[in-house]
Amino acid sequence: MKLTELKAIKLAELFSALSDASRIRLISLLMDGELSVRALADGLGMTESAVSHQLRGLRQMHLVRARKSGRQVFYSIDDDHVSRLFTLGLDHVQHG
Amino acid sequence: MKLTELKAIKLAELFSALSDASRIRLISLLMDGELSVRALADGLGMTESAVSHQLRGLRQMHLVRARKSGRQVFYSIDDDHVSRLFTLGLDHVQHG
DNA sequence: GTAATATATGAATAATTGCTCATATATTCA
DNA sequence: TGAATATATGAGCAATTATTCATATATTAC
Repeated sequence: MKLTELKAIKLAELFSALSDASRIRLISLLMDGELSVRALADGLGMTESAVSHQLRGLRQMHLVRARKSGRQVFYSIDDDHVSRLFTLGLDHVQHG
Repeated sequence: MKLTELKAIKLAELFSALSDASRIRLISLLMDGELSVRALADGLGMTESAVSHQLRGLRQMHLVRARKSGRQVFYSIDDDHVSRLFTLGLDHVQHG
């Protein structure tokens, strides 16, 4: 099942999006439902700027989606694959 | 479901192990069964050194396991979590 | 209109990482 | 024992990346 270089790159990019502790913690917060940038920043003790930079990458990989309401932007997990990847990975870390 | 920093780091490390196209391609070859370092290197057009370096990281994260036979070392997918992560990710890349 | 708030973004810097090259270890065969 | 083969590893370099700081855009309130 040898992947083409292109598909390998795409898949690696997906996992790269999950390969940083800050982004993992952002996603862990979003597992419970949507949150604003400020709520995420407060929840993790990060600056809004750092959070916003990271959310951008997650958005581009379709791991989270943004919903704008007034001057706030609420982020949530984009689709079911994401939460499944997350919990499957967590599973491996905790038991495996 | 806010993760502790430690668990977030562990989970990020797991995904980091999958965050490179060369490693993804190594794993894609191993999805069909065990292979020697040379077979992997030949299969991907990489040097044995580069492959060996990458396999080390995969081994440390328990994504692959090594079986020594004579002077060869055969690598295979370590456990089921790994193949599930791989195919789930591939799924997300191909459809999602 | 101006001020204040929420988020986004560009540039710069520090840290991480994947590869190459050279060398080391381990195993088989003569 | 010595040569050949298979794999592993350390150092060094080039490329990537996460954060900070400063600034920009967008929305609401006055």
